[in-house]
Amino acid sequence: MPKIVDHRERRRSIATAACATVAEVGLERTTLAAVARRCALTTGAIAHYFPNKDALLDAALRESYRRQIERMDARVTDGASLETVMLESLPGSAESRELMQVWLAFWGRAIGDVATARAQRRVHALWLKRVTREIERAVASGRLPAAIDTSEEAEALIAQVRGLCIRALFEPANWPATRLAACLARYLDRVVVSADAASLPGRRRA
Amino acid sequence: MPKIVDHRERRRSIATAACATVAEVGLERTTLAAVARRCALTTGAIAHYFPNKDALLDAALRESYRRQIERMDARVTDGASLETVMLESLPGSAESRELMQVWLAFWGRAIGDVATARAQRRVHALWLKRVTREIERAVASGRLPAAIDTSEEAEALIAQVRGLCIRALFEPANWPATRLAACLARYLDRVVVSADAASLPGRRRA
Amino acid sequence: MPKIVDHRERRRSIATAACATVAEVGLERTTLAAVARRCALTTGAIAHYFPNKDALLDAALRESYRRQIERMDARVTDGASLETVMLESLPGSAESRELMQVWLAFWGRAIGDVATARAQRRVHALWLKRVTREIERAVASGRLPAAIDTSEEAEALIAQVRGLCIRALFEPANWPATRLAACLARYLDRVVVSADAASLPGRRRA
Amino acid sequence: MPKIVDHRERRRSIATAACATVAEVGLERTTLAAVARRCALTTGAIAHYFPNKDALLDAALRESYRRQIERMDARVTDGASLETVMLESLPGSAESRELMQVWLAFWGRAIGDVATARAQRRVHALWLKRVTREIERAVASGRLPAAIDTSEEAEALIAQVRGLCIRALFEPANWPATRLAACLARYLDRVVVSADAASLPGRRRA
DNA sequence: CATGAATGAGGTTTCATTCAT
DNA sequence: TATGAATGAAACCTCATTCAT
Repeated sequence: MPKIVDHRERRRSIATAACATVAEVGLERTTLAAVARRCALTTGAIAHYFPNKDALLDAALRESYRRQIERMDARVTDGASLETVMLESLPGSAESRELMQVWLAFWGRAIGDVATARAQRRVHALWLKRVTREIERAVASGRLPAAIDTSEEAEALIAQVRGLCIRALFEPANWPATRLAACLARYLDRVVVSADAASLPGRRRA
Repeated sequence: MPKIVDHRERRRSIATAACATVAEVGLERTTLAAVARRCALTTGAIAHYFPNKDALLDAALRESYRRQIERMDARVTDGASLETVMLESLPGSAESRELMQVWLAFWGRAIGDVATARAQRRVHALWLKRVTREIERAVASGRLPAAIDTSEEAEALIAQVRGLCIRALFEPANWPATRLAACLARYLDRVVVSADAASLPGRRRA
Repeated sequence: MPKIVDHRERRRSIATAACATVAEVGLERTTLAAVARRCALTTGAIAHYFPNKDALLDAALRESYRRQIERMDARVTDGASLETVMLESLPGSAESRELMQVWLAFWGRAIGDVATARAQRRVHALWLKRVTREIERAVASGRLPAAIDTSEEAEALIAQVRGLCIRALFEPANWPATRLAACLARYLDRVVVSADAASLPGRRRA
Repeated sequence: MPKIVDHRERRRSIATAACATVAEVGLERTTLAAVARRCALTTGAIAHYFPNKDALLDAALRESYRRQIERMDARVTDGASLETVMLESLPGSAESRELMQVWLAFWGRAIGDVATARAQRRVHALWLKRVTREIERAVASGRLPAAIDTSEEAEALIAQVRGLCIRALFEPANWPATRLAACLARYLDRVVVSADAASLPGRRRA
């Protein structure tokens, strides 16, 4: 019998190592040798699990997305508020910081690499669906007003979070979790308030 | 007898070519030869103007920032609204699309490359100052309420715009200029409305 | 308790798979993995039967030779003419085509690989002996004149057949079995006629 | 001004080095490093002249063909007989030996490599035309009878020569130039005699 | 015996950088 | 200054071989 190896599991562990490497040194310096070193293998061994580097990087992107969703789900199970759930995708902890660095790295890669761009769109579609569902839950719980386009709000919310994410990654000292949370809360508050205002007679902007 | 060349001007034209190349094929595939080809020079010629590739890329990032500011300034001179000014930094035109692709590319590069990260922070500081000034002008003109922290609002606004930018770059078909404008307008409206609400007696969220 | 396996038989089936692989993709692309796949084994299993790749390829060459002789013998048993027998070694059928591709592949390999060159010579010696015998039979049956050096004629005949073989492998559409047969018949006819001419008084070339 | 290099000439010298390497160690062991070493360059330098290894090998095949034609032409200019001209393409000298080894190597490569097979066919077509012309000259000079299909004879002659070539390459000791010449002369004599016989009343084979 | 994971040694290819002209 | 040939250092990839199970 051959050496007992869970192929699926091994693939995932290599992809995880790739994630960590990308987050640490960037895509440009992510070599197969570096990834192999991190999971105590050789480049040849990686070839058993991924036909080439692109396939490995693709798996790494998907893995980072999967872990991100997992983190969000864990919060949801806790019955947490929308803010708390979304905060999971901001670089507050070491893990989410790592995941967001991976996403950031792949955004740049998508320029001029159609395969990555496609993967990017696929992952975003899943992410959008997930965030939309959270917003729907928030509406259901009364946290957000009913008079909103949940899907459009999800896009806008994701945009806001991503933008903050970039800032937090580049200047972590200036963007502690508290500041991120405050910014996010303010954003959501305004969603509420503006919906209230729209439903009342009152002055509108010119 | 040295050939008469405007050193400053030549540097800029090379940096511009680098910008265009990065936007077209991505940082990963941006080679010196590709940049040289684009500005009808040779790699050896580039070596006269930049000590190495990193210096060239650094110049390209600064160049893209400079052009972005220029575009914003042009709108301000027109006496345009805050929305219109900020829209300039969303990929509506071919030029702004190119510039934003360059920024996106460099965000990824900043991971694990401290020099790029530093350059990134420097450029952001300038950008933030610029957007803050625009917000101050909007407050002065009554477009935005006075009761806001202009700098913090600038950060949030930049975050929102960047997030939309990423979406528009990846799925241009789904994000025409009109949708971007609508999203941006909604965002700014909420800034106004929430400030109004805060200044009035009324229900606040729990 | 070792599994019951006919070692000899297994070796042959692996060598046959190697032949087929070489004929299909060429020596250069013939990997152990490809051969293993073709005979539903693994590379490790092959290692039980051949100490290394060279040994396997050597066996493949011998196997292709053995099958070629077998085909010839089958014709001889039928009491076929020399033409018919030799035609068996031209790529008329799928099998002979495969065998000749293998030979062709190994000719190239013999350059700079003394072991293959040696094997090549060994196989040729056997082949020559076999063809010589067929020519002797043709002389005995009156098909060919007695006044020939059978061994030298065998060499020349093999040379002719090989040359045609190469053409037929590269441009099968231009070299159907009929054209090959016609060419071969013409060649043999000339052997007859020239011997006749030599035995008669008549004009010879200067 | 750049280093003065005749690009065309340099390409050819690299292709020549590739030929020599193939002839010496075989295609399998022909590495870019080996070729580079032979022409005192580095693998990187070769990349200036050939986009990849396949292109280099293709050039090598064409170069070997070109030199072969050149050798034949030199004989023709001498007013040599058909035998003498064709002998140039048999491994009599070190140079023709090298050239034929190259051809032999590429025959094997053509299996499973469509590009090489195509190149092979192209080169053969040119070679065939060349040999056909020589046969026509032989007919014109009375050396060969007029009643032959020159093109078909050319194919058959090439086949014969190729077959002898293979033998001479593998067992040079057994196939000195004299034996090759004798074999070729016998072959051509039979062409003459058989045509004579066909034009006379006489016994034909059953 | 058989498996197939893992190794490790090349090989090809790409490119920033240098430098003779 | 400008050229572009050449270098040399990676990087990716392939694969024969080994070996724990």
